[in-house]
Amino acid sequence: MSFRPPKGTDDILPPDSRRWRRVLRAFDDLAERFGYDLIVYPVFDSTEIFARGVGEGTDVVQKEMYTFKDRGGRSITLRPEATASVVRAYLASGSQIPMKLAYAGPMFRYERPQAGRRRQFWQVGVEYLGEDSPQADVEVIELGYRFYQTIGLEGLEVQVNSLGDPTSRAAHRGALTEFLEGIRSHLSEDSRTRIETNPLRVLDSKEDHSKLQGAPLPAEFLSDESVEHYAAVKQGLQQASIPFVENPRLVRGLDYYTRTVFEYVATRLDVAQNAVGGGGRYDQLAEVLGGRHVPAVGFSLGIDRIVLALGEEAGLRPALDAFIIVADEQRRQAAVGLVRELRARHLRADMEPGPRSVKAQFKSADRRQALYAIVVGDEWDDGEVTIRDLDKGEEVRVARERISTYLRIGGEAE
RNA sequence: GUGGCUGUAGCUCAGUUGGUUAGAGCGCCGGGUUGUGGUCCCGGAGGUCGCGGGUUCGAGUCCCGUCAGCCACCCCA
Repeated sequence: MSFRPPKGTDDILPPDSRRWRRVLRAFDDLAERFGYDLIVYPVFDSTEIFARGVGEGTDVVQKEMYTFKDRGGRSITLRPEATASVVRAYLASGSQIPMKLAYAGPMFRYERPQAGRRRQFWQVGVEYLGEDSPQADVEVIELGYRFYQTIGLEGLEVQVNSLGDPTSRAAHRGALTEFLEGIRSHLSEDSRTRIETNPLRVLDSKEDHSKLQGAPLPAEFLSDESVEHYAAVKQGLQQASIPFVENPRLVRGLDYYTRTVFEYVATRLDVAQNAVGGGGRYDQLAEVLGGRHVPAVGFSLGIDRIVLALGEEAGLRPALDAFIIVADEQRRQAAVGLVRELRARHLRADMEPGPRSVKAQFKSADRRQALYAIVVGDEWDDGEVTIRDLDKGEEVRVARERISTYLRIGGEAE
């Protein structure tokens, strides 16, 4: 019997999980402030949704999906990404648009695990459905950017590009295919098969990067409307003071993107895992799934990689505000009452549930990483407790009714 | 799917040209007396050296196989 989690999965426990909690909370809070409602939807969905939505030619669909038959003979796939399912859920609901949705949860891709690449990984994201305006693109990109700012991720780069609308994409694809055929014999085997399946992907191949000088880029084929849209997005980003760089070769790996695409790159991580988030506009996806025309834009951010990029030094605050210590068992009920009261006042408080020596209780307080230990003993009869700052080692007597205030202000006003 | 690296205590690792009872740090448990942790001191528990086979008088150390983990390519978050 092995207790290891399955290949490519991780158990996230304290103290790491505290970092996760902080990041997830920050996202939830920010998305809510930007007006995004929560969407909760299945972790698995019909295989067809992903095959059609993400694109038959993509690596994700061709070799990375967890697909199986359920007991009813249906082909089921664990979601490898969010957007296709979210659009499916929206179409199923018949809700009004525009609609702004945020999600968080695990995604699954069957890959060889390595740093920052797991078979189960968490993404948070938003989808702005039913909105065509470049302002929506800007808002989405800004939300992601503010999120990274909020959690204190340093060295973040925002890359943007435009892939154009279906017409210009087709024109570009034709020209690119022709170009690639011309240099076919110089390309890697992977790139060669992609000439037929997904020529766009060859553009950001690391392997053949040097051979692609002069290859036609999406930007050269944009329609007037797409040029205008892209210009408006860039202008909006400037007005929002969001630093960005244009990357004309940025194409993204999922087929549904049109016009704006963007990526958040953590420059402090190795290239292998420095894409910590990405997204774009997907105006045709709803139709591809069999619905009506619903222009939309969204992103998803990789929590595992973000936590990786934050690193150890991103300071975590202590886990508890106060650990209550029962100096003698007669006063246990008073201590229990105090814990209850502090918790009701939104302070993080805890205590030992059974009798233990004062020494052992202090040890627990320390182990639990409490900011303060509060001793409930003889002084309780005088209406006071002893509060010990576990970091500084200093102690003061504080009136019972002033405890929560004292914990909040850290005794500074004393 | 391809390539590289690594498997020794709960964790991180050291183990000399193969040679007696396999070590350290951290962690864990107990103690340094009675209401004080973390720091300091003392003591203790804990390992079929991933697994299987081979070479040898003798293997943690060499060889083969196997399993597992890590990292990279590819791709992506």
